[in-house]
Amino acid sequence: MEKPTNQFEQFDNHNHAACIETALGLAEQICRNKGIRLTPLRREVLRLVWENHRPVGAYQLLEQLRLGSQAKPPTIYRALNFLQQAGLVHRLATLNAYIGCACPGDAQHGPFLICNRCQSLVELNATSVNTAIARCTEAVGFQVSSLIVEVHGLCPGCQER
Amino acid sequence: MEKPTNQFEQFDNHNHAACIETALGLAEQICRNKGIRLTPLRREVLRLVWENHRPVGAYQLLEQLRLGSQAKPPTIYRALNFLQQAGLVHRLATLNAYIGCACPGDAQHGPFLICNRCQSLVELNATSVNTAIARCTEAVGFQVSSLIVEVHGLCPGCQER
DNA sequence: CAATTTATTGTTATAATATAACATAACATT
DNA sequence: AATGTTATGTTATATTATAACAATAAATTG
Repeated sequence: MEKPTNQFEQFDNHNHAACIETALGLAEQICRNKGIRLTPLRREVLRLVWENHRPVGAYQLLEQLRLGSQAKPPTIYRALNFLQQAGLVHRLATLNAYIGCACPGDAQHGPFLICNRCQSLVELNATSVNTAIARCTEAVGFQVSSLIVEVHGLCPGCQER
Repeated sequence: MEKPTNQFEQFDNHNHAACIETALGLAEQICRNKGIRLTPLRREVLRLVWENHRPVGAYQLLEQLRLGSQAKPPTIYRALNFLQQAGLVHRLATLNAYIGCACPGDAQHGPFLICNRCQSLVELNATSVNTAIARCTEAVGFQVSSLIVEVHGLCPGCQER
């Protein structure tokens, strides 16, 4: 089997079912370690986030969840907030949308590359960017508590067309 | 007169009235050069943005504007969109708020450092960060169209308390 | 200059995103 | 079972933003 040349291709031809299961399994583990509860509802929301596998809005998730329930907005927002705090999903400020975290547990979370055409997203793990930012902020004496880097543009596949 | 040790101090003891006038004058110039119209309404919105001199929401601006008119939301959003496209204000995705651009005309717009305590904001002009991001995106073949970097934390003044 | 087109602003209504506040239920520990 | 805690359900509403169309002002052309 050939190696994918980049993350975007990886995204296109991955085994989706397995990828969801992996993410959920890892989430169980992480929650167990942290002593926090991945309840059925939270787990289901996380599953939906991964099933979409691209940035997805809270109300979209709500509809998907609703197929089997009568959940209302606070339900989904609470679940998403929990998952965010647990480091299992990210909120994308430029999209008002959510995405499963590609590397939960990691200290650093790299730039998000968001394709404006196909809505695919890749989470890079680029220490260099965070380092560059750290240098600037230190220079002016600013104490960082959180950091978001969102890059919009065209993924390799969408540039061709 | 002593040199300020960093941008945040600069922010604290600047001549506010003069700073607003400078920004407006520069805006006039830029619009003239670009052949776009800085109408009285747009100019007034820009003036309010600078008067606040920290990230300010669209509805806050609307209220401030309303003191002399009956403006409704589209009015303010249209003005803000125009000012954004003209490169005169930035929208902060993490705050749903707007701030006057510190260096209109520049090609690059650096990281925004947002103090969670006093809501002050500094726009750095850090080529290094943009360079680091460019390197990462090139590596995966992603074509950048826009870029946002928002850093939250504590400014030097607020760390002391 | 009047006529016409284009750009801007006004107005009404509503969409999209998110949270406050309180009620109920589940769970965990005694 | 009694108690405290965490999680979920429910109602209402806040906040942010835009669509669609009407009226006005400014620029352009004949």
